[in-house]
Amino acid sequence: MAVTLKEVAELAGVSRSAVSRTYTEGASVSPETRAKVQVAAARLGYSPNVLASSLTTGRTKLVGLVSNNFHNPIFLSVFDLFTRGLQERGLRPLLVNLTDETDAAKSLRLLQQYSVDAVIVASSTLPASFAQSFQKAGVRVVHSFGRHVPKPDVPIVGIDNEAAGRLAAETLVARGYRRIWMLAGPENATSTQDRLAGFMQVASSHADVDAGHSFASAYSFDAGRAEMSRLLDGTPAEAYFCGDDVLSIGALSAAQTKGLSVPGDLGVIGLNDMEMAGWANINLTTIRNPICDIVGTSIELVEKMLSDETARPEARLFPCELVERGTLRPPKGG
Amino acid sequence: MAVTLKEVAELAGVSRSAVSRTYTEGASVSPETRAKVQVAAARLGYSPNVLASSLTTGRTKLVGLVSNNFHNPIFLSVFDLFTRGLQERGLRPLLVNLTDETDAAKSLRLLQQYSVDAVIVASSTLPASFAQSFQKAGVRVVHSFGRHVPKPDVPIVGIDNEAAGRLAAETLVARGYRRIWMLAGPENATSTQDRLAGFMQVASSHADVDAGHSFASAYSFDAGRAEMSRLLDGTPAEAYFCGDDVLSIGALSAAQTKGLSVPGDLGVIGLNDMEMAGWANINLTTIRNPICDIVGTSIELVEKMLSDETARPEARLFPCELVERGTLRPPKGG
DNA sequence: TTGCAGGTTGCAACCGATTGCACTTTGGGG
DNA sequence: CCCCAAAGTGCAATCGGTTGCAACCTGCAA
Repeated sequence: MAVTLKEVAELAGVSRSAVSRTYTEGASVSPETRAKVQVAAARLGYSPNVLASSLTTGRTKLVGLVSNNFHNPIFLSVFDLFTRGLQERGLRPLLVNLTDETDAAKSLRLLQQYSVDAVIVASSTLPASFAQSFQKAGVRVVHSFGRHVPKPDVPIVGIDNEAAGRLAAETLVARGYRRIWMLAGPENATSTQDRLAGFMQVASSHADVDAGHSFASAYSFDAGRAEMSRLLDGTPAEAYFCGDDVLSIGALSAAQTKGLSVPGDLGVIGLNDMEMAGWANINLTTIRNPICDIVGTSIELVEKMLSDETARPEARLFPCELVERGTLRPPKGG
Repeated sequence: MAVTLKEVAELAGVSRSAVSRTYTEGASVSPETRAKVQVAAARLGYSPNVLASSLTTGRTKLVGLVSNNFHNPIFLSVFDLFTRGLQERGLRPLLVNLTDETDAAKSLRLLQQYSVDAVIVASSTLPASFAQSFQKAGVRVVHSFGRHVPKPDVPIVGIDNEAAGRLAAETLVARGYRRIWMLAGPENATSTQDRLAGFMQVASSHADVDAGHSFASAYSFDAGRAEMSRLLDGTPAEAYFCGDDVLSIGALSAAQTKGLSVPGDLGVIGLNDMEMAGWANINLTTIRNPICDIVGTSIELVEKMLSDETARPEARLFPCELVERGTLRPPKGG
């Protein structure tokens, strides 16, 4: 069905090599030959088959994009940025949906069958071992939104989740909240563990601060709402740091249902600053996750691995910052 | 780097054909040979290269997934369902992000380079000509969420947008609203045009109903909020049908900012029933778009085209139903 | 014993491209 | 005018598989 090299060569009256060379950068073709080929190709509507060429070049320009988080609105931006960024560089995202599939070996085999040039694991909940198993199999991989470690086996790009947890606690303390609580994400997610550790570290450094925590079953609205409802039935804290924005919105909803006003009766701070957090009827005070930088850098690292086989894995971290909106009372002095 | 057929053949002491046949359904291999091959393959960690085999079989099991709507939360479900549905059937989604790229020819070339088995165009805003240009180039295509026409050139699966518009108008009228308005999506989107036509058709069939409409610049929160703000500055209608849920939420936000209560001061009805519409602090009355059916059927149609080359393009429509929540006053009798 | 059908196997060509190598052409310098 | 380097070109092998074909084996009926 599709037009092949051979047909173009015949129409142009040149060898197949000539046609091939017309389309490969830096190959030796005279301007006349090239012109003849281009005319013929245009007439026939030819474009080279990347997959066939991958056999000899070893490059498919396919990048596996693996994620397990298709229900978190933050992933709208993540996918948008990844797909656009990759296609701007001539790379094609091959999507792998990991929902309820935690076995790396299976995804690995899958992606190997398509000989992807590299894999991007986009998840803040998967353990480091997941991306590592790709690495071990000789597949180039970068872990976006992964856990920060000083000398990683696999390139990591993301935020320092502990620092984010500290920032949350510091912010709450600075606003004068003394009984604070972290409504954390799922217990086994690395991001949860690190954010919690940072939060608790700061909290425990203040003698007059009383801190606690609990886990939601997922990074989801329903889980946030359920856990917050439960908490509000006991003795509520003055302010809550929620594991991410979508949990925060669930928590806000629970508070609203109980007739509590935010930030009047209690404070809420989220993490991510997804688009919805800024919507006027949500207006969530949160900590910004620099998605755009993370995605851009992830793609840069992929390109680097593709051009330089000897590149050592590195961790690239981006700072988080507070985004002031309407769910926390203003600073004491202010 | 990867293990090849040849190596497995050598280790197993059989020919390359034997290995190949072990992995192709219905090929003639004796149980003993097969066993030898499988042992060798397991030892080496071999799995066949889909791309190489595609050269002779003409099947890549790659499906282009083309969309232009990465910012609408409804696409979280859409992507989740598509990716899972496809991979359950052994197909791989190759994502194409169309944002600010309306030229079909470019995407077409791109997908041809990867010899995708089929393309799914998932968009309610693209004109029919977009998917048609794939069809014309000999690429199997289905248009999900596309405009309904009785005898389509390209397989279409979606909802009857006119019927949805009618349902919205009928619902508003039944609730006793007499001055009604459609806050529609972008004017050039086919879904906008059809929903509007249905809405107006019903409205104009009621002598005592006064209906009007205006367009938002996009299916987005900001566009909805901006347009609703503008409308509320004039003489507001009693109830609004918004082109989709995300517009509705923008509209609700504008109403809230103006100090208007919903459904006390005005009614709002959306379309899609995306996950967020059910969140307790949004609680939007809306018309359900049966995403799950649409995606499932789209994939079915793709499979059908792959197995039966002679299949005629058909339109598969799903009915929409009202989802009663809290942004419309109850029916008069009730 | 022979003949033959049916199942198994390997050879070799092929899918659509790339690329090392050898050959031809060209042009410039001596 | 001759020689040689550089540029352009085509042949043929190759990438990792698949598959038509022919050869082979087995077992069973005649």
